[in-house]
Amino acid sequence: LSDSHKHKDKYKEKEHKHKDHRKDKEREKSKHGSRYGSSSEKKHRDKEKERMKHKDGSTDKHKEKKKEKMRSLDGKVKKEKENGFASPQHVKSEPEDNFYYSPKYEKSLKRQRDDDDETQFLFPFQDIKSKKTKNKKGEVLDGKKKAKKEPEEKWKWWEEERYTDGVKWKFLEHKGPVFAPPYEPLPSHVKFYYDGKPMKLSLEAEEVATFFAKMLDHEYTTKDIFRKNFFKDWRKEMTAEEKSKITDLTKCDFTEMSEYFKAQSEARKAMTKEDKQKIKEENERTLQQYGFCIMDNHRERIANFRIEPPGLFRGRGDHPKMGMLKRRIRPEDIIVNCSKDSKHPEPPPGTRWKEVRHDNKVTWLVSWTENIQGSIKYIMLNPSSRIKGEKDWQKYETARRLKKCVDHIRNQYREDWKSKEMRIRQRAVALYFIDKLALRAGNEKEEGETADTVGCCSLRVEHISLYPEKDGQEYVVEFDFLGKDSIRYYNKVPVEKRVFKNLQLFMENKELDDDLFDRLNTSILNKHLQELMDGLTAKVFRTYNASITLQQQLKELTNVEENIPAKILSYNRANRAVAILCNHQRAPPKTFEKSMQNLQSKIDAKRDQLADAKRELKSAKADAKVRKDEKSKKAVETKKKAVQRVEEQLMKLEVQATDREENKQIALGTSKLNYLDPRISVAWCKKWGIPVEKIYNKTQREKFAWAIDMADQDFEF
DNA sequence: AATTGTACTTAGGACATAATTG
DNA sequence: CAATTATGTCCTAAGTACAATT
Repeated sequence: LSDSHKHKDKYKEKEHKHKDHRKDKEREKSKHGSRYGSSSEKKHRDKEKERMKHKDGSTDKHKEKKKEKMRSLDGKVKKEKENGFASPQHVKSEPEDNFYYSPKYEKSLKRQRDDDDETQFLFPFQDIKSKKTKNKKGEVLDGKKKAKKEPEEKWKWWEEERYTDGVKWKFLEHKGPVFAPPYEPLPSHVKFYYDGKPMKLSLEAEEVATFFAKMLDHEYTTKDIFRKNFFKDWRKEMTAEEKSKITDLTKCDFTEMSEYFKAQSEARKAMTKEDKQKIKEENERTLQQYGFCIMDNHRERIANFRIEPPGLFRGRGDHPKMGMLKRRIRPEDIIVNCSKDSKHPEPPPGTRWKEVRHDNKVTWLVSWTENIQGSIKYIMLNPSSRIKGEKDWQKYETARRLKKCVDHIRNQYREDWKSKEMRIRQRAVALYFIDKLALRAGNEKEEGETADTVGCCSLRVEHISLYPEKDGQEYVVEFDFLGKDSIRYYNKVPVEKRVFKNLQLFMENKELDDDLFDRLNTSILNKHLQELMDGLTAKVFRTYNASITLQQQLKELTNVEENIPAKILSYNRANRAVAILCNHQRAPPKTFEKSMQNLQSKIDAKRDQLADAKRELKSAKADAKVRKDEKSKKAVETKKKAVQRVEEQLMKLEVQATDREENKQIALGTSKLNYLDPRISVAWCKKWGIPVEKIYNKTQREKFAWAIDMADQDFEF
């Protein structure tokens, strides 16, 4: 842990040196700008290693079958009828009654499911043992009976059949996105100054100026790239006149605007209860209206139904595009996706959509192209939705299948370390890292378009150091690189001799900024993995290792004797082990030191209190010994209880303190939400009688409803 | 095989809200 | 009850993966 502290700033400097060097080189290389720079170039270097290489013909062509086919082999639910929706595809009721649920349709679904007794909970793709399915059914049916009017009745999508043919839905209706509110011009007394003189800006230029003004307090408005990008884009919004006048950003004075916005946000905070309530209600109305869609007879929550407002782009880390103007999205930019036979969303009066399409092979409702990277953004459903939940469940099932063959795969890559083909050795070493260290795959990235970050396959020579011996350990590899979101990965790991020797070989005659694995990329790696197991990709290892670590840590750490808070601490520790494995970091909270001190003084106070209580107990005992009457005996009992109570409180505080200290820069949320099979946690809760609310908050319980309903205490990942 | 395009998951931080404390 | 602190939600960037195209 102590090694993996964030030293972002310190590190950046170091990175910088290499990077500039690298940039120059790359610029030279890829004049004809391809997406990833030129990857063929890197191949020429290892002529010496040509002796290692041999023929290239080992790609198993016969394995090229479509996944669907493979799946239907072991999947048992292949005889299914679509999704089981024999009924009309959409709910006819009008949206304003908020009643999209139709018990009638449910019944027919249930029936169908019941026919398919043995397999109802199986993924068609894989062979899960479904032992715990039976007992559930009774409850389910009971629930339905009394459901009648209740549209809020929880729909257990996980008890239904799934689409298998790439179809994501049969019916989809929604109201379209909510656009960002239009720009509100500044009141005339709020002025912008250029070169000390007030200057009235055009609406367009003013809006962009306010974006900058709002960020004035941020450190990055002082950064060169940020300022440069901003100024360039700002000038594009200016009138010819403004453009000729405003030529130097340092002469721009936004402070009045900035003050104005600060005052505004103060005013917002100081609003009366009633006004706040009004706003809340208004929000709730928009949520009800735009925050849901109907997908296949069910009303489902949309994740991000608001279009991203315009502003200045701030990427993470050292992003070359920071400060650029993220433009306002208009209806004309929007592609709407919905059923042909649904009530199509209306564009705002006087506008039109870019396109309305009916593609049920995708899950998104709305999309648009963003102007910074030119990538597509989507509006999709909430994690609690069927469409996300199924996928999530499936993800964990894939990881569980990996569990069954991981030994074989490990043996295989260990063998491959000895291969006479360089590309195979590289593949094997990379896979070893991905498996052992839970590294990300590491796709190629567009040079100069994004921050310089890497994953396993894109590691460069500069990112590792080899130590034949270090701190009493042999063959130590030191990793030091920026990963996703420019989070630093720093780790020293002893590796097996063969791995070490291979790394030395891979690094021979290379520059610092050359790829470590020059004969490997994610697509090669994944193709290989696909051959080892259906559905296997690099990221499955992260899921697998995270989940198996949680399960194993929980086993190890949970102490039968301990009370609930202590058990929860154990859970958090297990969770933390995973977060450390996956390198899920966070910036230490700004108030961390202070709040830690506060907690410590509370603990001290509690200690004093405990001492007092003990003293009182002692004297009460003495008293009782002398007097021997009922009253004094009772007093002893009360004192005893008091001591116990205070002891418990102290314990709780201490637990809290350790927990917090250990969590200083570790973020538990990401692994909990994305990597840990929720059934492990649910099973653990059930086993130890811990309310699941202690582990998952409301949102999380909604997302993991399937697991909470499905897993019993014997669940094994 | 390289390149480009698309869809979807994973990620940390800002901000809002709720809970706790003095 | 106000102030502080913890927790939860929102936001959207940044990854992975794979399909389509050249």
